[in-house]
Amino acid sequence: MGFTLSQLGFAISSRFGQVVGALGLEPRHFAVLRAVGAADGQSQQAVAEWLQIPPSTMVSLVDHLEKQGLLQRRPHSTDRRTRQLHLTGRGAQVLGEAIKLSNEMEQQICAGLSSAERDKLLALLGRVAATIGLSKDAARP
Amino acid sequence: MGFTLSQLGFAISSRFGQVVGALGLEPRHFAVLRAVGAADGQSQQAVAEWLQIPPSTMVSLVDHLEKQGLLQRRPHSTDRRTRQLHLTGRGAQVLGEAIKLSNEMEQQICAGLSSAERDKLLALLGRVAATIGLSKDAARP
DNA sequence: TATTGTTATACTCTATAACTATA
DNA sequence: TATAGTTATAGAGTATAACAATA
Repeated sequence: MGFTLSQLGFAISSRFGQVVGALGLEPRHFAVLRAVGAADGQSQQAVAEWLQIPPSTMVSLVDHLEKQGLLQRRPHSTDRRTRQLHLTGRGAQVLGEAIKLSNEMEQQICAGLSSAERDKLLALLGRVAATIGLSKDAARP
Repeated sequence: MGFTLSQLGFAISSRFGQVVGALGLEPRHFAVLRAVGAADGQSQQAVAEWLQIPPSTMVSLVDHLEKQGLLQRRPHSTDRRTRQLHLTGRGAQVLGEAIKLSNEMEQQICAGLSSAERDKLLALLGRVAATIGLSKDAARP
C-alpha cells in the first residue's frame, strides 16, 4: 500500500509537471499564479508565506512570471517597500488554461472509475490520510 | 483526486525516509541494500542498472554503505574489473531492521481500514494506475 | 576496441545571510 | 529598530564526461 501510494503520487505529480510545463510553467509558478488569481494585489511576502516559499526563491519565481508577461509588480499605494502582485490579462488567460488542463487530467485519472467508485476511493484515501495525521496541513499543488 | 494522491504519496515517501533515516540510511541506500540482499554477489553495474542509478552515483552510495560496514566490495573471480557486492552480517541485520520498520509503517498506514477495505482500496488504486498507464514500470522504493 | 569502476567537473536547485530602501 | 524585497553566496545533490584498469 505504501509503495503503491507513493508510486502513484509521484507519477501523478510528475505528470502534472508535464501538463503545466506545456504552458511554460513549473508547478510552483502555477501555484503562485493561482494564489495571485485568488486574491489579486497581495504582497510578494504574503504569497510567499502562504506557499511556504522562502523570499529569495519567491523573487526568482515572480521574475520568471513577470518576464513571461503573466504577472505584474506594482507599487503599494502607501508602503513603498512592498510590491503588489497582479495578474495580467495574459496571466489570467494562462491560469485559466492551466486550470482547464488540470481538470482534464483529473478526469483522465478518474476515467476508469464510476462516480460511486471515485467517491469510495476518495473516502478511503481520506481515511488513510487521517490515520497518518495528514488532514489540513501542507498545501502543495 | 490528483491532489489527494500526490499529497498522500509525498507524505508517505517522506515518512519512509524518516523511518529508514533512523537507521542511518536514505531510501536509495535501502534500495541498494535490498537489491544486494535479494541476490548476493551482483556487480555494481548490475545493481545500478536495475535501480536506474547512474554509475557515478552508485559509487558514492556503495562507498557510504561500505563505510558503515553494511556492504563489501569483493573482487570478481575471473573479471578483475568488476566488484561483487555482498552484505555483511551487520548489513543483513540492518536490512532486516529496515524491512521490519517498513512493515510496521505499512500496518500504520492501513490501521484505519478493515482488511476488506484495504483490498478494495488497493484494487481501486490499481485501476487508477492502469488507467494512467502505470503498471509494471518504474521500480522505485 | 569495449567495458567496469572511479574521479573530476559542471550544473541545478535551494536556502542563508548580507544589503537597500523604506517604515 | 524592524520589515519588504533583492542580491550574493555557499551547500547539497546530481549528472556528464574524462580516466585507469582490464577484457
